[in-house]
Amino acid sequence: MAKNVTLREAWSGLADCLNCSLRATVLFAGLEEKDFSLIHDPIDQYRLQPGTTLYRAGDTGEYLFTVRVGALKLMQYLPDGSQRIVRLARTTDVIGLEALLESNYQHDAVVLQPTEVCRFPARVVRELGQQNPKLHRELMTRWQRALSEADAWLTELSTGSARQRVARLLLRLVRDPLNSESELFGREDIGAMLGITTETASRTIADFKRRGLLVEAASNAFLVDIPNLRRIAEGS
Amino acid sequence: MAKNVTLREAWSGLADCLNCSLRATVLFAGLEEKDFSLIHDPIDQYRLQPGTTLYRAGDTGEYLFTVRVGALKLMQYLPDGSQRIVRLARTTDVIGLEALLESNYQHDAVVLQPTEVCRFPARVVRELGQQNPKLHRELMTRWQRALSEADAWLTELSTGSARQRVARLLLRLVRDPLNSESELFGREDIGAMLGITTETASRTIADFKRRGLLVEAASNAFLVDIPNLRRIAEGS
DNA sequence: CGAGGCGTTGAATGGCCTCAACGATGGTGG
DNA sequence: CCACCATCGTTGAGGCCATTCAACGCCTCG
Repeated sequence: MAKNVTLREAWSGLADCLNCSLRATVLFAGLEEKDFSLIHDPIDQYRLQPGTTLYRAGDTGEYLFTVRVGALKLMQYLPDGSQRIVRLARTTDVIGLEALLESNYQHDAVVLQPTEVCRFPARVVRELGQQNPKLHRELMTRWQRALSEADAWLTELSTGSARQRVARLLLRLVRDPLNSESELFGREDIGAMLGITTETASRTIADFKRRGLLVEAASNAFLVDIPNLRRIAEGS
Repeated sequence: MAKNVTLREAWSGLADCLNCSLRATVLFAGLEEKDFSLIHDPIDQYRLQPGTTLYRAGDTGEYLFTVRVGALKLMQYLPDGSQRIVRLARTTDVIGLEALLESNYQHDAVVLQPTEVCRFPARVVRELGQQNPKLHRELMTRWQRALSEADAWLTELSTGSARQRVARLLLRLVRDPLNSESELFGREDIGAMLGITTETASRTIADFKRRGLLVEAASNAFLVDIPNLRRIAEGS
């Protein structure tokens, strides 16, 4: 794949971690000015278009990534070729943690929406993590968060009827409960997240729209009827 | 629950980590003699019977556990009461890692087979981990392993037909490919692992037995026809 | 010996999948 | 600029597989 070429074209500058707008919520939250002076390798930023593959399962993991804006899917394959989306990464999420262990990447990471990421050499994070307890702790927290997410995908998104799963996914995608807007993805991706077919995903969403549980604000952006969807998610 | 009473009765002695028979493959693999002298809190060992609950989701996590022998299930609940087994823990696995973050336990941990565990105070592991790079790394590896397991449960055990899932579970439970023996669990647990009903689990296993893919060696212990089950697991 | 738990099996229902067709959309090239 | 084509969401019909509800035998244990 022309991954390197793509990445080179997607380059959008060197990161300025000290003045990062996400600083408070991001991997390097606990670092101080003197710590940053220890970073000699460059930290690059990239702007990625939907469809771009950031890395592939099996690639040598030399970098971690923080998602600044946008969304990526982490996918895994079965021997028979079928695929399953195992997790989503959105703003402030870190992906590629396995690179810290000199392990290969475990998933394909594919961009779903226009996305910006920061790229950290694993070596840098590894070294800083051993010296700085706050970063060390932050890393463990990140790992635990990924694990909780994985568990939730199993219990919430792979259990129950298709209706329930779709409802739970929609609720899960709502970021701001106030305007309750939810950015949707392609029906095929939704199917791959929930373990159902594209058609069933489409049918269910179309049905929700007809019932007024979803109101299309823009293309694939919906206003979500939270209480009623929650009822569906739990009961039946 | 009478958890504390149960645990007190299950106490089987103080652990002798230095001479642990699992030392090479276990959490403290990287520690040296001088490190152990830093451990002042006691590390207890317990013998647990099937059905025992080691800890519950929401409990304050003050301990990590290493499984010496046996098996436990980690389960999570949905608001509607249905439950799902999210992972298994078997020999040399560590559970309760979330205690390192002063987090509550995320699952119920329930014993499936006669089991022995070592119990580590989270504070001890936390302190040692900050000083000892090898333990630090071992912890990250454990976290990553748990994450890989979680992903595998999603892609392998929650995707495809019931036949495929059961076949994949059986293959996954085989420890020694040579005698290919596989310890099975109650049908209800199998259903909760695979996201299928008890009846479907029972029907599928009974069918495998009739076809000679499984031969019952002892009660719920089976000899497994690996190549043919693998064919089912992949194809159809 | 009776009770309860567990694995198994049957019959019927229904939900999801499969295969297929069609309209809308957006990008491309003439 | 517009015709063309590929992609995507939607919908329909039919069939299959898993669920549901029920019954039964076996085993353990009190």
